[in-house]
Amino acid sequence: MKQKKPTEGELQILKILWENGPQTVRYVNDEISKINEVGYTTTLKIMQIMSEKQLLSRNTSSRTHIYKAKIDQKDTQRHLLSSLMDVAFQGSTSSLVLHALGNHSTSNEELSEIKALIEKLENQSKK
Amino acid sequence: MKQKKPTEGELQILKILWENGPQTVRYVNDEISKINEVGYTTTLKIMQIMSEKQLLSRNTSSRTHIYKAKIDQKDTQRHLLSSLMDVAFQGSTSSLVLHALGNHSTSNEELSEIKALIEKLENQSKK
DNA sequence: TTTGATGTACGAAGAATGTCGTAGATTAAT
DNA sequence: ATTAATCTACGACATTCTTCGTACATCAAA
Repeated sequence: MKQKKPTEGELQILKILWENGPQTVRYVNDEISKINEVGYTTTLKIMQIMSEKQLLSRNTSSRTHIYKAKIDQKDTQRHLLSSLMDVAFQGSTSSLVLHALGNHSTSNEELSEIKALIEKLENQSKK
Repeated sequence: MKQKKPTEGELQILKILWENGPQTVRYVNDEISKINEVGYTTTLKIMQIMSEKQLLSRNTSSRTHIYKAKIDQKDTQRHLLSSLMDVAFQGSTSSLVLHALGNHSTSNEELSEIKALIEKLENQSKK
């Protein structure tokens, strides 16, 4: 049951829905348009197609339909991450992680969080 | 001079060229076909277009042209990583790193490597 | 109740990608 | 020297994504 990778535009919509819960086309279009102006019907069309593809579900009980992300954020993140690792990092987790840490600023809290996880993983494998 | 994200197919070709150095279309096509059979002219066409887009350069001094990746692997990795972080991880490095470490098996050597980098980063910020 | 705003549905069209087939040139093999 | 293999160039086509215009329905305001 392998799910195909969402496109850039689809991901943008999914993200808004993940962060804000089920919403109308109007809401999503307004959010998108904060970054780059796009016609209402464009967003509508994409969301309709996403429904067909089972990426979104929608409640049509009222005139204004409410759309909801149908795929899980964590699953999708995992997919995207895997695919990026395969194609760009030779499947090496550490290579990707080192890049991520090296190229972007990370707060000390975040660093300790990561360190904690690493130590946990190390202990697991020691057993 | 923002560089556009290479497509899936383009990345596949870039990857082969990054790993093996400048090569012919024949070589690249053979590599690709190990995974999924594809016609020679298909690969040729894509590589020609990539040359137009300045993703590849080519040496046409002999009949058999030699293609070379023109964009840097690390730059591209950085780009892809940034874009993935934006779209899927709310721009949070640690969120991405935690996902990466959590979902994929990582050897102890790799873990120590990462830990070492973290400690280095922590010391830097202490100053 | 007429008018304007807001919704959905649908069709069309452009751009990008990926796929090949075929033609014509060049090289290698017999 | 003919034939077969190998290349590049080019055009065509299917698909997918994105974009929007237009038509028609519904709701709200005047």
